[in-house]
Amino acid sequence: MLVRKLPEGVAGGRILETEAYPVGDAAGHAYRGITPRNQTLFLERGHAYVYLAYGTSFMLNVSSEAPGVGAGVLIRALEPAGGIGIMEHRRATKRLRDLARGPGRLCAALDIDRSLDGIDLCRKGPLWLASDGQAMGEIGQGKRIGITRAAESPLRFYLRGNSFVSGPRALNS
DNA sequence: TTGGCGATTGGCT
DNA sequence: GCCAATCGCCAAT
Repeated sequence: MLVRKLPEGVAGGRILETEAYPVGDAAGHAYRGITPRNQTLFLERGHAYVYLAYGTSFMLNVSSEAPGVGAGVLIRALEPAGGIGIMEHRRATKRLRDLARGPGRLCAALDIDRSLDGIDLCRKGPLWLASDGQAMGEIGQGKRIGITRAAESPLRFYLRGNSFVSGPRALNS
């Protein structure tokens, strides 16, 4: 689960889809070394790396290696579980399926931006990771979406058949 | 200092 | 399905 504390209350959902950007991955932002923009990707595993893509959408990653080693996991979709009214308001839609389906949409729904860059996601705070204790079901694996370099690597993971997973329907079976 | 280009989205055809 | 919006990053000048 990804959980967000906002002035209006708590909102969040189950993480259904991720992409890995491991060490040495040409598509990863850490590939060319540490810079002011990507430095939080080099924090101890479990910290947030947030950046703005295409000038329009924020993306949330979880750092995934030891301190000084740059790598992370992109959170691509949530199944809304709580604070749905809050997310509807921030996304300006009432379509449950569209609230947090996609990396930019889930950041908009939970008001995630660069102010959260670098926070520890393993501690309760403005944004953190939790578990609802439920089993996840069958995990599918395939190519990552929307990249050009290292595009063939099967580093996208998703809950099979779930309608809140992003991308074409053919990619969630 | 500048130009090209993204780990996307939403609106329109 | 196509495409513009929008801006920070970074490589090259």
